[in-house]
Amino acid sequence: MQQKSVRRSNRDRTEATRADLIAAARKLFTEKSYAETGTPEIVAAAGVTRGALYHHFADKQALFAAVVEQEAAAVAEEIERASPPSLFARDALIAGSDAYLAAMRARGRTRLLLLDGPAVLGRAAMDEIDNRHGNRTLREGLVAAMRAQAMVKLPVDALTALLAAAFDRAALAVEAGASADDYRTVLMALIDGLSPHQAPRPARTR
Amino acid sequence: MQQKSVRRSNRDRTEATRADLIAAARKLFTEKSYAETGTPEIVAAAGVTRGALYHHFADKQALFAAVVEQEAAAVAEEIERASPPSLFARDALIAGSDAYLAAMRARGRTRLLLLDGPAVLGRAAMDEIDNRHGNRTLREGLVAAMRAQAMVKLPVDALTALLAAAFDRAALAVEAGASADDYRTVLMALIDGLSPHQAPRPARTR
DNA sequence: CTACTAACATACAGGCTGTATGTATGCAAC
DNA sequence: GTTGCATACATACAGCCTGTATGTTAGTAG
Repeated sequence: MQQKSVRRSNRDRTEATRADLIAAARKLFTEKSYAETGTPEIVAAAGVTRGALYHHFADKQALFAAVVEQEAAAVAEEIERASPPSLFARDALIAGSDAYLAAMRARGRTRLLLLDGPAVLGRAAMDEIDNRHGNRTLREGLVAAMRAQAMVKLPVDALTALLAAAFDRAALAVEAGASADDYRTVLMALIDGLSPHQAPRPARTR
Repeated sequence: MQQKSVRRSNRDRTEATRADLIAAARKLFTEKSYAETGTPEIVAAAGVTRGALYHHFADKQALFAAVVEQEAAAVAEEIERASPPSLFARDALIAGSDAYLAAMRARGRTRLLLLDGPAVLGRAAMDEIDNRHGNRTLREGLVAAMRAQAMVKLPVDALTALLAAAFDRAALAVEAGASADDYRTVLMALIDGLSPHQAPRPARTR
């Protein structure tokens, strides 16, 4: 047991306080929403005062960004843990998408990452975060599939973004009670539709 | 010219005031965001007081819902106007998606309908609105394509939702400065990938 | 040991939301 | 038409929240 008011270095204090604030905020932001959660409530849950919060974060939005960042990293880590390294390109994509949908079932994650995140931080900021974490894996999987000729060649960034958007919407729908099987079926169909079985019909450019 | 304080029926007054409030709110919500727009600013722009607002709408969120509803209807109408009635199923889908992307270029529409809308009203409410307007056309187009055997049979609701999600993300990306051509190419590839050229490889259900 | 700085806590100002209350106008019945 | 009620507002108020400014304690460098 450690006695109260142990002597701690400033670095330790900062780290601990920041972690406490992020953890408390994460809990409240996922239970309720960003707008419905006030900073007085957050600091009370973290056991500090608003002074500490505004010392460590520029504003409420910056604290939110830190929470989103951490949660996106957690999702990415769950996916990487679930998807074995070397598979056929298509199987790796499917394993990854299943892992993503599973990870997004954690309570409140969809609202945090898919609803409040884009609205509060903007799509650009969310893209930047996603590309540093979860989307990286997806993008690499797509590049690998194209290189292995298991997928038609397409602009990679756009394809990554659009598939990610479909995954996101699927996660939201499943959480809202839709048939997970239906959505999984369609996701697989969209992915398999990109296989190069036949020469693609000449696309009328205009 | 009509003299001031003309005698108007209550129904006319209500309709005019509601329309003024919605128009003023729409302008501000699209120029800034929902969170950054205060009710004092809205009523000032509409030329009434906050009393009128809270007489006609339950709260700020209800006014926002009315704005979103109207804007979604406007988008749907632009699409229907742009897409000729009888085409081959695939061409109709492409024309519709182009029309959607064009309609979403109106200033502030993406934030209103794709960012703030889901965050403030929730995905369920936005789905309900979308299904009453824009998504109806998409869904019918998909059903027609499947019936004409121009598209593999898939769960229609899930497919509609996921394609709509992809369109939405494309609209956001294009507004953020991404290559519209790239996104259009990928969207077409996703749609064409659903054509039944070959028997689909046996999907391992698990 | 001294001086400076980081890590907080406390106090304050401004703004916003929603509600309660007051007032004038349309409207319906007699 | 006037009496009475409901509708359409305007005004006033209470509570909360955010961000900042200021004060205090604890670490840390010289």
